Amino acid sequence: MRGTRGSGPTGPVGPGGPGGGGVNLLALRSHNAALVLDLLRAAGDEGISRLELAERTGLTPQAVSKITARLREDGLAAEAGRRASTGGKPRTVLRLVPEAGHAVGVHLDRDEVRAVLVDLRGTVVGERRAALDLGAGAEAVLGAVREAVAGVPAAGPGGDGNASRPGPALLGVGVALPGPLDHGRGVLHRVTGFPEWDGFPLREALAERLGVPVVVDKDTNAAALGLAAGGQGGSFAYLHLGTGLGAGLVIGGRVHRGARTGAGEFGHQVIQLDGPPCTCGNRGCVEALCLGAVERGDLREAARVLGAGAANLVGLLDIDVVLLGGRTVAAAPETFTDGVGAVLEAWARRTGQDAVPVRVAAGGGGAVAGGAAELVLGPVFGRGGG
Amino acid sequence: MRGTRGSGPTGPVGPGGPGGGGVNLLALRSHNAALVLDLLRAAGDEGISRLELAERTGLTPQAVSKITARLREDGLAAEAGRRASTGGKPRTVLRLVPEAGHAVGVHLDRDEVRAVLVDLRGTVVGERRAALDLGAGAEAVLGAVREAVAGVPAAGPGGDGNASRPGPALLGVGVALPGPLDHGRGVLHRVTGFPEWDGFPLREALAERLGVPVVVDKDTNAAALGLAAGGQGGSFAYLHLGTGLGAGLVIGGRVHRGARTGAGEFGHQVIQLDGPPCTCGNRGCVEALCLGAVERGDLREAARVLGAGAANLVGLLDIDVVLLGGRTVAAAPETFTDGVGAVLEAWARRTGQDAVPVRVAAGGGGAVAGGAAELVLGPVFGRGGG
DNA sequence: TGCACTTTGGCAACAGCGTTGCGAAAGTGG
DNA sequence: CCACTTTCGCAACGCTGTTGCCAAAGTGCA
Repeated sequence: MRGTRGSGPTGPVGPGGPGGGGVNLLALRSHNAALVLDLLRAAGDEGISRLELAERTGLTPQAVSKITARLREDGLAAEAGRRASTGGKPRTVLRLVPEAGHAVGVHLDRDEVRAVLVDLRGTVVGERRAALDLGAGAEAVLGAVREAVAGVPAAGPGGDGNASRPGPALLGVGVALPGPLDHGRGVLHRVTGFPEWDGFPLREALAERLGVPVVVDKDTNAAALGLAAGGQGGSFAYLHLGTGLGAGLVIGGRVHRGARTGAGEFGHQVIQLDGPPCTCGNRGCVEALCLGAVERGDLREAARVLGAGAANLVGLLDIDVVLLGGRTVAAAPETFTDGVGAVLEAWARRTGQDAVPVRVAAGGGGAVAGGAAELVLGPVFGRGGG
Repeated sequence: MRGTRGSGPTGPVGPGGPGGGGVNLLALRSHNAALVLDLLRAAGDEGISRLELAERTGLTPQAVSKITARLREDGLAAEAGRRASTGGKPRTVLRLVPEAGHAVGVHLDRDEVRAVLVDLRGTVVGERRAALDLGAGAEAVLGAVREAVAGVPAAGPGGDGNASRPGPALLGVGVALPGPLDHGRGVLHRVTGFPEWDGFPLREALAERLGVPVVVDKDTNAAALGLAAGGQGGSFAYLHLGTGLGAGLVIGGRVHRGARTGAGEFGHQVIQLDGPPCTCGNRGCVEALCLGAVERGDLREAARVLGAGAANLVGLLDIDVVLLGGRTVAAAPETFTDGVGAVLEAWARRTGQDAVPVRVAAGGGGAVAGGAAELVLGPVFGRGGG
């Protein structure tokens, strides 16, 4: 690596920073480099040529050449063959070097901890799962996380699954868990059902024990970020229906966390004034109605209720697509996509527009852990703030 | 003005553009210049010093000096006295030159057209109102708009209110009107109650007749943009309760319009499943419930219903403040702020956070027209895209 | 009144950014 | 074998914000 890159002082960079808004040359350089890296990652195994990068970024080919030369010097990019000629010199294909960096994503759930080791491209190269009681106290949980992170098997050359940690630096650890928290400061608010975690500085505690940068976020935000990094472009909402009902919002490729990083409270949206009581103390929340229907075994009604909430969200934010996930959805995916889709189609018919599509989110049970790793990888590819 | 500035080719600049994301030096310069201009405008009569600009932008004082020198050369900024010394050379105060540019904002309502002429700072320097029938056909309406724009009295040196148009260039005309439309292409969808406007290319038609750039947007978005430009920082929602119920969303200082620029459909959010029918064809919309209560004279219930919708929005987006406006709110402001505030406070108590404040939006009846002008002024101050 | 000190802000030199002009490299097609 | 097309790097360039230095313009103390 070159000296000027890496963990150097980034200074007052990017919007939302302390100063806010001012862009200097250092910020410009890292912004464009991150943009190119992001396109390289999106290109995957197929790779992408310099001229194509220039078209997509709006930069001149020569600028792209300089940027990619730096990335190659740093070991983050490499040439990978060439395309067929179209009448002249064939384009050289560039690709990301996934092994140049790694991150660990931890999904801290109520009864399980799941850690994955991913490379720069986001591919899972190692996984470890262990049972956990989130109510067993801070020390026990922190120890379990440390054990999970330290014990993630790294895919060695032989692929035996138990090789040593790969050489390149571990960029950091991303942790996702249920319930509201302060993403900026890394402090938990109230993990639903576990009031003893209220106010616990999880990021600080973990960073100290692990010795690497730590980022924490809500599970739904992590999953949404993982989907965005996995190629889901534009703006979308990820609705997670499991033991609770929450949402992760991605607007213009960035996770929307809101002023106090508490955005995405989808489940306690009221869709039936003075309706049945909810665990939150209010009445008529989507979560109460939807989970109530699930308990009664009426999945069609659950899907209709979920669709009503989704339609409210779509109308308010005008997003591109709605993605569904979580155990309850996984148990009957078509019932939910059809039911939610029907409500959105009815809404679209009334306004005369095309209906917003509804799909089951890719990734399945590992989506949150993979997305948690993306909390660390995101800034590398210019997906830092929200 | 210098040759390099002005209407030169901006190239592939800014996010959301054709190429997307890539930042070259020209884009960097205009970004930083716009940032400084925005701070100058926010400083108002009081002005702001170079060092303060440097602190706020994160740029070095020397960079700010160069930028402000260019702005002064272009006539957009000027020195305006100096502050008290704090032990050394006193800071020179800079301020925006409001007369360096003007814009016209047009509020096209169902029964009235209202045009205002504003200076760079957004101060209204001329106004004209006329009765209008939005259903009288395209030719009649376009003619009325042209007449209103041409006839806005410009505040001359004597302030007689009937002087000629000021010398500096008219930057453009912003038009705000009710109902959904395509902000990007400037095409109307369906102005509520006037189906004959469906698909009408308003921006193109007006730009041709007026000979200046034209921007069109929903009335709620214009009002929200005006509030943001008027100093309301951060993220907020402007809820407009008049003949209908709509919202303008500002997230991080920028108007959020969504993928198809249709965001802000607040009124047809369902808060009572299978409730009373709404004009949109659905059941249980906030608009139907809220306006129904208003018709019955039950303003407290109207405020409670509006509060339920606002709480859903706040939970989903985690905004800083809720601002209320529109004729119905103006008739009983405290009833609505108290009623909505009570619902938000109850919500905050349950989650253990501070309640999001509710206020009546500043500007009153002229907010939309002033905000429409801001559609044109916005890009000058770096508030272009959404 | 004079001097030391603090703070502001411009001038000049500088490193680094993307841009432009040009030519070498590496193919295709006749 | 040659003309042609296309890709891509080198060198020079203009412009950006940055750094080092110094004049300007105040305050405070002797």
